[in-house]
Amino acid sequence: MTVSSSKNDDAVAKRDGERLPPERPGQPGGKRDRNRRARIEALASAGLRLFLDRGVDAVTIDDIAKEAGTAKGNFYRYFTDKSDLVEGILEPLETRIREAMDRCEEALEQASDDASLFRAYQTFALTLIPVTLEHPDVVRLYLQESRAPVAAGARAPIRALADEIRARAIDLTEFAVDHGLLRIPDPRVSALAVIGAVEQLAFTVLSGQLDLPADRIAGTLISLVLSGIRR
Amino acid sequence: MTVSSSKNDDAVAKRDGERLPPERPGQPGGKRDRNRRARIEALASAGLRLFLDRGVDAVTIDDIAKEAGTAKGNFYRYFTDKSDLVEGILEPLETRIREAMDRCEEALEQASDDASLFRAYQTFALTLIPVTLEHPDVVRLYLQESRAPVAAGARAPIRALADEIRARAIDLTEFAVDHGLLRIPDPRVSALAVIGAVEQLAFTVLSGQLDLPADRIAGTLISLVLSGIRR
Amino acid sequence: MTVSSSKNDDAVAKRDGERLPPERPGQPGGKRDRNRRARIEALASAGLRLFLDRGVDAVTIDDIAKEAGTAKGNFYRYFTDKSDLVEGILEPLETRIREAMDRCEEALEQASDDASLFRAYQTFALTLIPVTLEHPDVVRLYLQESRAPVAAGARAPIRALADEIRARAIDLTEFAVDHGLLRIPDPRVSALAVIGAVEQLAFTVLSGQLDLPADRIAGTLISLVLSGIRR
Amino acid sequence: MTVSSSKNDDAVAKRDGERLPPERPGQPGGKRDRNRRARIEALASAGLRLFLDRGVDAVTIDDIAKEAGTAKGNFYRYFTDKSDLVEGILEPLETRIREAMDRCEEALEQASDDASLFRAYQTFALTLIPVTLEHPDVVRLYLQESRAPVAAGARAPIRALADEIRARAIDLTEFAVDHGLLRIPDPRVSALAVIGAVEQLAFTVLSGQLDLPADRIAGTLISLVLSGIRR
DNA sequence: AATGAATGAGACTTCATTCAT
DNA sequence: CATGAATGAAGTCTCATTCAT
Repeated sequence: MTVSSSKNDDAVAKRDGERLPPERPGQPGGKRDRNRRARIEALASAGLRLFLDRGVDAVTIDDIAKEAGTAKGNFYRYFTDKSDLVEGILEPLETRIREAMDRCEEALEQASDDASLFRAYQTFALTLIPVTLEHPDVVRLYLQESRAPVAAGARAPIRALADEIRARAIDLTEFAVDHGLLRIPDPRVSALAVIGAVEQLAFTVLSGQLDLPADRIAGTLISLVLSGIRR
Repeated sequence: MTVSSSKNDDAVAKRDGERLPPERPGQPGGKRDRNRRARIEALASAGLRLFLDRGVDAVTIDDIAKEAGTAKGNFYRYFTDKSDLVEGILEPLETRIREAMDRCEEALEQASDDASLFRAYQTFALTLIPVTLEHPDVVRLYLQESRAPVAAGARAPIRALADEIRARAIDLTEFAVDHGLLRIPDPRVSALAVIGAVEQLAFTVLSGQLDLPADRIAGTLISLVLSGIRR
Repeated sequence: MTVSSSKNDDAVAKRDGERLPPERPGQPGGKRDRNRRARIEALASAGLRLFLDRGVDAVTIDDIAKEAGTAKGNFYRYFTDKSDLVEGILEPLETRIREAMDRCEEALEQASDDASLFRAYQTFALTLIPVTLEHPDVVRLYLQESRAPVAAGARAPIRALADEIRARAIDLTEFAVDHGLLRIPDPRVSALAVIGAVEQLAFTVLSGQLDLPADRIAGTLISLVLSGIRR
Repeated sequence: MTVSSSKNDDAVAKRDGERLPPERPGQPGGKRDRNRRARIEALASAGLRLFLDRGVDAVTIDDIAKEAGTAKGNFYRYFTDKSDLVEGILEPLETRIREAMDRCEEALEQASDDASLFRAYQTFALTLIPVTLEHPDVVRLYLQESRAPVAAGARAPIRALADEIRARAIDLTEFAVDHGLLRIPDPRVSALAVIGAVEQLAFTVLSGQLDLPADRIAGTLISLVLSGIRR
């Protein structure tokens, strides 16, 4: 089980590999290795839980260690910082979103008509859904903290991702307009409106304040994303 | 001068009246009274500035006092808490938004056809603009912190307002649908989408990341709000 | 009473003035001012006592605060650092030693014969005595920590002073040799030997390991300093 | 190779024998034994290097292990303490100095005239030189930390040695005076002055702050030691 | 034997809050 | 009233030491 309660733990495992010197005692997959991963996982998921409950800034390292059932000093073996932990938690989301945007960009570059434009957007919308289903809590954390000030310490990586997404979405939409695929008065406004609508909806649903039947979510999401085209 | 640099300081003054014992030395409007207001104003606007820069949680009482050019002990004379200060800062916004929603509700209740529906929404959209122009920083703070966790200490009042707005907007839209004024598949989704779109746009503009010409803002805002109807 | 149990508290007072913003409430000499000085004094003298007992590095801020009978956080109001405290404690010594060396230098520059050379050195020796009598503990701390590594954190200021004294003493002696006032094989060796002899003796006496009658100390010191000439 | 880069590793080896249970797997001189010695040597020389750089108190066990290229847990296999390591590093010096003082004492006890007194002192001076050449860093560490407070944790063994040397030197000189071999006003003062002069000179040279040609050092040292007699 | 992971005490520093001046 | 000094709890981070692997 990963941070975000999904079956996919590649991302955290990858970080582990990046952060720690590669020569460690014990076989990869051996007991030590498993313990290490379990610790990291425990800290990350404890952090995520607490961040959602109280906000990133209000959670202390002590809280996280306690919630993870480990000693305080252990936190610092695996993460340099609360900020570092936030980045670690965010990573699976970051990777997937970037990939989705990359693919959408490629599709757009080769799009020539309304149909292919439609498909590019639809593909994008359709990748957001599994990401959210796999990492609902990470997505919720993202939505919760994505408007943090730029100089916001531990919340900063989340804001940075949000800025990247905004910028990228605007770029894509401007590209579509520039290439005559889309006819809207201001691509920036449309892009932002769509992002805002999607995020608000997602936030409300993930916070348990709106009980949208699962089978309706996909359709709604797609229609919201595509509304950027229709207008 | 108020927190948000407008000429209207009723809200803060009113709070002051509520919080402090009414029997104070000096005439209301006398020198003491003016000093008191100036102090409060200085603290509130210093707080607002710092909250925007670093996020509510990361700002200390000391920071605020220093930025306001006063002594720390003074803060506690006028506010019980950082949370209390946040409420104070928020109040003008809170009042105006509630009034706008009240008026929109009344208009809806008496609306009978498409035209009156349109007018109700338009009126609402048109009150958001002056509020934002008068208190741009308060609005920015609201947008920045409105997704704080419910149990988020000093940020909580902001989240509470956001919840109220969301709930209210959903109510209004459901009312319109229930009374046959609006024909949309899910009023909750539409309401949230509109709020999300408006907020995202506002946030981006107020953060200085999107340079929308002032004369275009109104139109864009209205068309976004009304898009809830058209769909 | 000052850090070093003397009647002279100029140095600490001066630091106070330097460190803190000059506009403070309360008259200079008023109760606030007196309290402030008393606090600083209490912290400095507690620090000195503990440094002598356990060595600078082994003493914690907590220890100092407790020994001074004040709250831990208070330390940081008056000193930024343990290093800063050490500098504060050292200052009276630093000032006096520098003055003595300055005066010795002037005297040397105008010396033309053996008698005036003798007087210059004697004057120097005779200023070391009152300094040590006024600030015996500061001198002891200096002797204790003066061979700290250059990059030794809180002990560094002491080592810096020691280096300055060594360099200065060598300069003075070389000057005397260059001007034909002194005929010794290597002025650097002589200067260092004298410093070493004086310091060792002082250290042993101040540590209570050698009970030299007070009236013998002056003579011994002078004869040691002058031995640099006779050889 | 020993701690201080000399060819003599008796001391450390001896300690090893004392500290560890004698029944160990592997032949003495076999591979295991050699590994053990190499480990100990690596730890000691890493410790010495770091102690010189930062001061004994500021160096952590972790630092030492890392610098020695081994794991932290290993340190505790070979040393109980940082203090224990310091003693280990100090030992070659301790042994040699004690021997020199023993021999000097014997020579003094049999001395009857000025010439034999002179020879006793000269012999002593002449043993200090090879010790310093063989273990320059250990000597430097001794000089650096020898004035630590008596209750100074890991630095205490160094101070203890310094106290022993001082006491011993005073004893020897008093003996000479008592037996009419030496005519000086206060043997304690003379002994301390000589020690101080020698140490200061040695410290300055070993710290690289004074570039005395090697062939001059011996003469200077002897003349300093003997100056205790001449006066 | 060697490694480095775990532990928790403890050091440094900051901060909300109270209170003497 | 205004000021900023005092307090100590609490947060961040480190480290000696033990111990599973």
